Amino acid sequence: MSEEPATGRDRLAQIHDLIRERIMMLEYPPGERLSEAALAAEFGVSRTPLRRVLASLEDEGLLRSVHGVGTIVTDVDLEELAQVYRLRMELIVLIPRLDPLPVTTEVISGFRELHQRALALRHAPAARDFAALDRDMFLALNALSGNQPLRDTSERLYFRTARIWLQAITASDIDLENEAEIYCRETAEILAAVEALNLDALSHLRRAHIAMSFSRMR
Amino acid sequence: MSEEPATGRDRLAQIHDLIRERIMMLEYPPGERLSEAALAAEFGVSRTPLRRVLASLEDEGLLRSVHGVGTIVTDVDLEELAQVYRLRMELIVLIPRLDPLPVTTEVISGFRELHQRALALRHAPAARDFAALDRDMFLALNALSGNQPLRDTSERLYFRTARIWLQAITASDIDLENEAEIYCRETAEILAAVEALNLDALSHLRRAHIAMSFSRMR
DNA sequence: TAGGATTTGTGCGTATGTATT
DNA sequence: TAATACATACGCACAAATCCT
Repeated sequence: MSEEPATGRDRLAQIHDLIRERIMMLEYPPGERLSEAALAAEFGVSRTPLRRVLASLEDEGLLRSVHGVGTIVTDVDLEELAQVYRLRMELIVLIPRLDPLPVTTEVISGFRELHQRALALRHAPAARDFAALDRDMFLALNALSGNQPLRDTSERLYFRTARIWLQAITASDIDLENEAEIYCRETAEILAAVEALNLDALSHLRRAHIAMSFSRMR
Repeated sequence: MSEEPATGRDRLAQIHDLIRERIMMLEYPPGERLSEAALAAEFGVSRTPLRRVLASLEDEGLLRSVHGVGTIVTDVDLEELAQVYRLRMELIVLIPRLDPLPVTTEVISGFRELHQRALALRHAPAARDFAALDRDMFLALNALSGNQPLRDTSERLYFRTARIWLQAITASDIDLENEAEIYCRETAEILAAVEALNLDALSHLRRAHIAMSFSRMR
């Protein structure tokens, strides 16, 4: 009975996360023009509260509202992408140093599950599943720090550029099966680090993986 | 003739920065209830665009709108303050490592001017001038990196907690004259590092100064 | 070039929630 | 406890800007 209270503030937060998910999953690709009226109708709210959500997404750099034109999903140029990646690589290694949380058995089993998903993905590669897996991997790693500003910042940066990676995959600039193979090795390494309770190694592994991913993406 | 075009988007950005400044300078202290109608009247806009500004400030953690109560300036508890400071200290040292910008003679003279202001402050200590100086010092250091996400993140975090420092000063938990004395020494050190074109030393100096400032504030 | 269609931005009246008397 | 005052949240109508025919 935890579903559907969703009144007022919570409801708007759900809409925010849902639209963000659609942007990340390229359901709304860069350049797409969203309609305030259509979205408002879909979610059963008026334009006013919906615009509150779009304003947040605009502040996060995912949308750009232009008077008389529409609400457009932003694109990310290579330089901006590089800057975000460089910063994210530095923030990753802060996780074990800033208010690290205890690694419980639940945490470990969570990473074991992520690795299983990676193995399954290797046998049935799909770009969207890949993106969802990487997002959940990010969230799992991000949850290892108790530093709220760090978590908020990392999340903001992740969703700022995650769709570009999926876009590169989809555009076949990158070989999907090869990427899945690589990702399996990476999740295996990360799982080993978690099981060894070595967060420092874990964060540096992830940092290296992000760097390599960016290299292949260029 | 660069003033007062200020139509539409720019005007709202100005209002945003102005309200943020008032919050930081304790003109709107934590707990203060702002009136949408009063602010809208002051800036000559309707409540609707003003609420767009307040929404951004709420997303930045400076305000909290409560239905039926008002728009309240947030307070910052000690744990949140500590988390923000710990993260800021790590971001500072990234400035010379992530897309550092060339240190021009204009940059150096800018820091020289900041040091002069610190000297003047020592002879006429005033809490508000102190806060303004520290803000400009932050902005000057932040401008040394060309990494836009880093700059945006650092700015967000700075304004999240800057008012608490001023609040501690004003509440006489801290000796203002002593702080001014300390700040002069710090700006002298920072100026020397800038003149030596040593950004790495500069960032670690600032990091140490922030750490010490937090220690005295507790 | 001009005009109509469509979109976001704005203004305002009302609904809803909270606190106080 | 009830009523009053006052705040934000919401919905709608219109203004302003842009694009396309």
